Amino acid sequence: MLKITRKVEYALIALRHMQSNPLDKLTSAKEIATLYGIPQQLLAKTLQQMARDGIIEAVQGPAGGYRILAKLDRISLKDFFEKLEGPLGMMDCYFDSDCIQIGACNIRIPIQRINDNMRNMFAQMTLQEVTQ
Amino acid sequence: MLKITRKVEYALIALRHMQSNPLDKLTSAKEIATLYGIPQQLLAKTLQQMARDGIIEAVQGPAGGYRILAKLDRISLKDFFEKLEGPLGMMDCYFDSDCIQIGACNIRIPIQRINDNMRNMFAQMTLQEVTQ
DNA sequence: GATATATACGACATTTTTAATCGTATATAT
DNA sequence: ATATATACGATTAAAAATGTCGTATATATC
Repeated sequence: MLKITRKVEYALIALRHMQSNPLDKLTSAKEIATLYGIPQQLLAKTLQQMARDGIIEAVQGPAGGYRILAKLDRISLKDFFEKLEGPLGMMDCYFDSDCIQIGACNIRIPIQRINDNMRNMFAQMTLQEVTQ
Repeated sequence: MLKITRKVEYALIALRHMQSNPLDKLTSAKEIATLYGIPQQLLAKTLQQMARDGIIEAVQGPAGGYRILAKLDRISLKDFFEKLEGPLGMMDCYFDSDCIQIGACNIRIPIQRINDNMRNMFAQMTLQEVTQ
C-alpha cells in the first residue's frame, strides 16, 4: 500500500534524464526506454500524457522526441501526481461520497486529517527537487 | 495510487469503535462487522493480526471478543501500518535491492528522499490521534 | 458433557487494479 | 517514397487486493 505507480516512476525517470541534458535537446521514447529498461510503448504513452499536460513538449517525425517545457520548480509533486493519476487520496471516500457505509463510518474525519497531511507534504515538494 | 488497504481501514474502524466504549469491554468481530457493514471473516483476521501484534487482546469462547491492550498514543501510524502491511515504501526498490535496473536507475536517491518524508510524517502521528 | 458461540488460521477463489501489448493513424526529416 | 517518430484507443496479461471456505480450538451456559 501507499505505492506510486510505474507510470509515475517512468515519468520521473524520463524527466530526470531530460533534465540532465541540454534543455533544448530532443529525446525519443525509444532512447529512454532502452537506456533504463522500460517498456517503450508504455513510456511513450506516459510521455504523451505529460505533453498533453504541458509538462513536456513533443516533436513528431524522425529526429523528433520530447523536451521539457514547464518550469519544474513551479510544479508541486501533488499537482504532478494528480495530473498523471487523478485526485490524490488514501481512501476513495475522500472524493467519492458514494460509500456504502456513509453515515456509519466512524473514521472519515480522522482519515481526512491524515490525507490532508499527505497532500500538504506533496504540495510542498517540487518536481525540480526530484529530477535535478 | 498511494492508497491504504481495506485491512488498515477496517483495523482503524475497529479500534475507533473499541475506543468509544469502556476500555475493558469485549467487542466481537461480528458486532463490529454488522455495525459497519464489513465482511466479518476479513475483519476477524485483521483483529487476530492486531492481537498477535499486541495492539489488542483476544478472549475466546462465547461472550469473548477483543479489547484494546496497547497505549495507542505510543504507537505511531508508521509502526501501525508496518505491523499490518509490512515495510512502508512508495517504491519496492526502497527495500528490495533486486531491481533489474540496479545501476541504471536515476531516481533512486530522490525517491528515497520523498519516501523518508512520508515515513517521517506517519512517524509523527499516533494511532490515538486517528481513533480518539 | 452436549451445545452454542467465539477466536484462530491456512487455503482457495474472486475481483479489481496495474502493467504491458497490439493495431492503426499521423507527422516529417531524408 | 521511405523510415522513423509521436498519438492513442482497444485489448490482453499480470499482479495485488479483497473476500470466502473449511476446519480447529477455546469456553460459557444449560
